[in-house]
Amino acid sequence: MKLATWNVNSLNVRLPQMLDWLQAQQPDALVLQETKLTDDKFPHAEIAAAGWQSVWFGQKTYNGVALLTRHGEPADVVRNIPGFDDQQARVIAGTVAGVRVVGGYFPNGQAPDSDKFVYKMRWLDALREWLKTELAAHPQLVLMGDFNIAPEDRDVYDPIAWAGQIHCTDEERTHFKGLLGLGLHDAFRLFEQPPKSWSWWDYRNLAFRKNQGLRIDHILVSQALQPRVTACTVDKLPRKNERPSDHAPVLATLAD
DNA sequence: ATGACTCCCAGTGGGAGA
Repeated sequence: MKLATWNVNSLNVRLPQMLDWLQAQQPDALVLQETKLTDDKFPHAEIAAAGWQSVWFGQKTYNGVALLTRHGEPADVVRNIPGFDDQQARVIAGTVAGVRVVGGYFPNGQAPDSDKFVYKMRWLDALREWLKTELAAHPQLVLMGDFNIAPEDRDVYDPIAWAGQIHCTDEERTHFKGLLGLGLHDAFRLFEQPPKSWSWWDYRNLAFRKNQGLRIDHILVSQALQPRVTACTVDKLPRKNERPSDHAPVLATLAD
């Protein structure tokens, strides 16, 4: 089973290359972030014609998430964090082939002294509380998406410059460790990886060409799922497209 | 460098992203 997450930074712009990528990679489940589409504009028919079912949850201009599956509609679909009043479309979850898939577009946070950072902390608190019950109900669970957190200094191209900056603060990293504390494992770090592996590169300043990026898109697997994980990689190829998203997809493979 | 690029909604500029 192949699982993937991709922040497409506008599905309207990225739809053709996402369809190409689906064809090439054949994921069983793909979660998308930053679709930036209201629900009436979601291109489910085009995606269905390519062979994937979708469930989606969006809003105008910002955010927006979706879950695409290869073999049938996901079951028990949840949109956003139950009990957490949120105006922003950031979470979609569903059960796919016995695996609970939770896709998230975590808040950016903008700056550590901003209101948006306060919202990010509240959102992370709510996510962790909800995941406790999700894990109890679904031991085979994967949490994946754009976390907007670089968990460690080795996930940052210039940790000195980024020290204390958004995505790298102690508070955000403590929250990431809190998710691991639920029994989740960072699939990427289950394997030996090339140094300077990132999932996001700034559009500006030739950052991709210079490989100046952050690893902020993650796939976390539950204790029960961890023994099944055989690989986890970042696919940099779509970032080389003429008109790329600033994020690359991250993939994990599970044994059947 | 309060930048750089891209996307969106707007409407010849500004917010947000990370």
